[in-house]
Amino acid sequence: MATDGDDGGGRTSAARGVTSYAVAKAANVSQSTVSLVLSGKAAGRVSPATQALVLETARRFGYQKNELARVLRTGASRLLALAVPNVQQPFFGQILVAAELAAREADHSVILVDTTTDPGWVERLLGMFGSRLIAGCIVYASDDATETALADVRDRILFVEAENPPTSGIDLDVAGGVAKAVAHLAALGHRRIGYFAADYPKATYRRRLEAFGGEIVRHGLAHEPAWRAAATFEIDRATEVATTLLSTLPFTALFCDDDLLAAATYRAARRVGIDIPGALSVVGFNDIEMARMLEPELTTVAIPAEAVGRTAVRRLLGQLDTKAGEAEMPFVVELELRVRESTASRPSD
Amino acid sequence: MATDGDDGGGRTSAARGVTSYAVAKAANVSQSTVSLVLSGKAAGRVSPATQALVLETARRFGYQKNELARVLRTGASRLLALAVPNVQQPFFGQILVAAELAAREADHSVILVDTTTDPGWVERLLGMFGSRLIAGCIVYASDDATETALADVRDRILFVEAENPPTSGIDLDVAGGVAKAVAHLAALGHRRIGYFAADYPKATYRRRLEAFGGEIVRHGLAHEPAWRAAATFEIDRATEVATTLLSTLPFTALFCDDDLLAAATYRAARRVGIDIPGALSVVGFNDIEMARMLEPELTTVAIPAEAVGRTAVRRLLGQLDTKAGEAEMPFVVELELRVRESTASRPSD
DNA sequence: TTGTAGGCGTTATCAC
DNA sequence: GTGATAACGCCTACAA
Repeated sequence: MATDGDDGGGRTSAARGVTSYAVAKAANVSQSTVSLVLSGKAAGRVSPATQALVLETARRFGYQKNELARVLRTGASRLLALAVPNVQQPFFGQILVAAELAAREADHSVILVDTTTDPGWVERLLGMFGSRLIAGCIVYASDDATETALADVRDRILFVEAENPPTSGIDLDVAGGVAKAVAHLAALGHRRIGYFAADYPKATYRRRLEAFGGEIVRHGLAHEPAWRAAATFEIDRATEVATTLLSTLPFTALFCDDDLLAAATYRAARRVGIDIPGALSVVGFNDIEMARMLEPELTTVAIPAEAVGRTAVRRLLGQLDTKAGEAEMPFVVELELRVRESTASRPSD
Repeated sequence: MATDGDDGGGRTSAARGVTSYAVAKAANVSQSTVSLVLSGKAAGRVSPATQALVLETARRFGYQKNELARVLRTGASRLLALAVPNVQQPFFGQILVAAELAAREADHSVILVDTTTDPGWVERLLGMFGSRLIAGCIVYASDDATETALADVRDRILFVEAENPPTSGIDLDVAGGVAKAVAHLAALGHRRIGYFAADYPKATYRRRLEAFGGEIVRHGLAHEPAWRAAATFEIDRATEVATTLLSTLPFTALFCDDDLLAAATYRAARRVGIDIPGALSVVGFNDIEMARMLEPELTTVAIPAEAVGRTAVRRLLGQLDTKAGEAEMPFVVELELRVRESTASRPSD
């Protein structure tokens, strides 16, 4: 239908201050009747005729419930916060999108909180809870300190990849993912494997390294601290670090904590003249879109970001309208190894 | 600590329902005094001693203003919506982060609206405005239809890259960016240039193509419709399209509407055995992080996403507390050409 | 079946 | 200087 040519009779200017009271007056009923009807609680309480009248009048006026007033009265906000380390990382972008979509399906909206760039984010979150502005929050990759700081509101928070294996919430089977990657390399004949770590103090990275160590032993492979380096995701710096790491090349395969690090490894390999996967196999983590744009396409451990984001919202919503106390089992997401072109048989020495 | 048994002395459980009234009672003053003090409007109205007392008591109680009530009363929300086509695209991720940061600095929060995946986003937005839930909104890359649909609230919206050159808001000097790219290619000796278009009906892409056509003429270069193809950003499909486009290679340089398309071009070039930049120079658009991870690093037109996001929020905020009517001049953001390794001199034919 | 009244927690306007 | 008191717009007993 046309835009809306709100000239003639009943105005239709949706925007400003059409209150339920105004609708009531126009329909010649009481405000509470309007409320009843528009909240769908008029079943058998308001006559069909009146209901129709109210509905029609509301429509004509372009009536919009004032969400603020509703929440103030009921305490049931339809806003969710999503606290993630860094939305700029493509991976979290995916999470965000999926979360937003799931939230929307449940008629909620998402407020973004960036935990990396905002030192006071915990305060802000607490404030939002205190105001009843938000109903709940998803916190991604929290550490111990924030978890205790958020203790008061923990039943309205869903933790994903928390520092401690969460009692509820969502956790990733990081160990399983790493195991698949190492098994893949072992099957290709690699015996000496290096490790390019993400230089962030997050539990998930610690777990990856631990799992890696375990798998190395399990498969009877070799790994030494000297075959290890760490860098943040800043591309130039990461490339430098990788260059150093690759300069002597005592290993034939490299496990990277993140696809971005793998990308830096590619750059370094080009500089140093190392062929991937001819002389060096590379495995990444996350499977961001870029993984397939690298040459050769990157073999990587995929976190199903979309599923994580969606599940997180659904479970949070469930947890919110459950009577607190009955902690749900944590949901463990399986990781998948996507084998592409960056891994090949061990070069004959 | 226990759940919260707010009985005896002053508890500190921040989370739940510490009202200004409770603080007032504890401090032995009236609720309005508390409000005055905590709103910073106590200058010369409340004695310093009382002020200190109130402040201290509030702190002890972990008092948090109820944002909902405040907004309901004042009508001044501190929530902003950000409506962008696709947060999953790295470019918009950058915008989002910058916007969130700028908003936070002004003590606001950002709600995300994805205009691509949510067909009803305009309704939702209107609803948020009607509820007074949000104070304003940034709309990225809107089209005519949505602009008229949002007419009622347009003074609370800041448009970025709108369909029509906006009367206020933010616009990009797309033509300037394209001009730089074409000039660069011309200077390298290229005379025949192809075009890989983004297959989305957005004004910005139309403008890029138009500007491209203009520059081709201006420099006396050659371009033909047959040297043009369009694709969405889905990588496999884009690669196919690029492969076809490159199969005959009647041109020596290719302008891409987006870095992602350039990446697809790289993949296609590899398949077909075309060397970049030896046989083909490639120019991208956006300068997302990936641009530097491609080999060779991509020459591309950079949109200063961070500046755009930040400026958008600042101007929106300015516009919001300005008396409507005095339309500000649109802010034009200059684009920059980042010359890297994907462009080289025209191959001798 | 419908209407009245009270309150959610603030801010703002007045009296005192 | 400080404190009642009235909105803001809605929901919900309870009364009619």
